[in-house]
Amino acid sequence: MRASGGAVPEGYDKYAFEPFAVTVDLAVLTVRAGALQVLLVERGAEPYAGRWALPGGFVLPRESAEEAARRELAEETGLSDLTGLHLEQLRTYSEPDRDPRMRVVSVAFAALLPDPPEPHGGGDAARAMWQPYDELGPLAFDHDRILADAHERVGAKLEYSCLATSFCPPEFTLGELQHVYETVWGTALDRPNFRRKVLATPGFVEPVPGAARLTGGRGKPAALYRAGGAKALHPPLLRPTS
Amino acid sequence: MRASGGAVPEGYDKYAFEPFAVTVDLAVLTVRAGALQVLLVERGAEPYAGRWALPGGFVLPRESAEEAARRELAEETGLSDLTGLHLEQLRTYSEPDRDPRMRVVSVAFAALLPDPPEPHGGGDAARAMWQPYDELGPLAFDHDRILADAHERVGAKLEYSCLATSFCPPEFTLGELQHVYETVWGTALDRPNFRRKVLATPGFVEPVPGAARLTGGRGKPAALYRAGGAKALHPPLLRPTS
DNA sequence: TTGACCATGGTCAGTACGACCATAAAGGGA
DNA sequence: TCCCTTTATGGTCGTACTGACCATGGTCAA
Repeated sequence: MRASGGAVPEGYDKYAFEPFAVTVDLAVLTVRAGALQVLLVERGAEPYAGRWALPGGFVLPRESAEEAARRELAEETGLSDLTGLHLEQLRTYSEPDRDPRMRVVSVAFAALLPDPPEPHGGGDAARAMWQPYDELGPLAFDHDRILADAHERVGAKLEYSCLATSFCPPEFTLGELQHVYETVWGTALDRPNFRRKVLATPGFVEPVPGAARLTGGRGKPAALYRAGGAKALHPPLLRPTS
Repeated sequence: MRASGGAVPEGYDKYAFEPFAVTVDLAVLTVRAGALQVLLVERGAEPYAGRWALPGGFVLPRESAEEAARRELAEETGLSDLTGLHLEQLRTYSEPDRDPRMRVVSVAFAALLPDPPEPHGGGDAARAMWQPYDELGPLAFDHDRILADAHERVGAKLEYSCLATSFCPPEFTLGELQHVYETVWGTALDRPNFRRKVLATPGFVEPVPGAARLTGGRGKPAALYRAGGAKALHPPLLRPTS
């Protein structure tokens, strides 16, 4: 039988309208307090009551998975302006027993937020909060795997795309940008070499005219940059091979 | 509400069991007769009757999307030995109106076959056949976009993975391997340079002991190689930037 | 025998990258 | 006030990699 068309052949009718629930799961990442952090919600009901889980929810009949993800993220974080936010579809998890109650097919997304607010914790979630990626206990369902896939995908995309600027506020220093790479990859980078690579890539970043950051920071004030127009990095900025 | 858990909140019950059909769509690619070819089926019923479409079908209640894709591919091609076949999950297409009859959420996969057989064309498909990627008319549903995404993904993965060997028979020459790259990317590559890169990458290919291809081919017989143990290419084999 | 054709080996200059060193500009503490 | 630490920025230098070539070797067909 064909995926999205054709008459339903003999023997398939009883399956075609099997109640598959379709949901979205969100791996919302940010770089805060020098660490990679994840937005998690505490489950209030069985199964996995009291465990932490990725935020998410059902896809409504008249919206796409992307729209559902954006709606759930807005409800969870309380952010109203999610335009321009990077939402990356990871993959779809469809193992029959991933939810013990019923058949749930979940489309997973990764979202990157700069300088995020404290989450509301509303809805049916007992609590919602940011937690450091490296200090997580086991999550509910298969969310450990989803989160690991999100981390791997984001780490890989940093190499050949301008994604890192999505972790930064609209104006940022090269030190902050480097910090994003170091935090996601878990490695230290040479500052002058990083600088040379970034500035040599056309369209990655562009300087803010006549501005320099002064307050607060120790050391020499750094120049401010904005995200450039480029989407891909040529050549890529590869992770250390070690 | 949570994606895969928690009680269904007020107002959501009527949506949770909305009959979302979940299907798989397959972009099956091969390199044949010097061109990139795609496995397509002709639709026999409305909508899009008579148009070509990607093979695929419903996910059954007790199987994952990956298992459904493998099953559909076996049914379509008649191949019994699909172990070791590379099946790459592309993404999920969930726009509400992508199928005019009902709400269908489709998980798309890309599959790579070396030297494939003629397809059966059985099932409910009127016909099934290989067609050159560059000479396709508009496909049914959103399959044009799925196929374009598959092409882009495969092209990108050739750069930093050993995926190209999946297009080749178990033993192949470096000329055949280069032909895969040239066909998928649509560019010509310098033969000595390609050779140098591939042989310098540990684990990409390994020579078949004491064998050389003689028959049939014009010119000097080429050495035979097998796929090596590596999965990723370090450093990557980048497309020409032009 | 000759030439077309393909596989294979090698050269060479430009470039990119990693590992450094050096300088500039700010704040903090003695 | 004078260091000293901290961070940003600029530069060097040798190695490795890449792209553009040229050259040779082996096989088949005309």
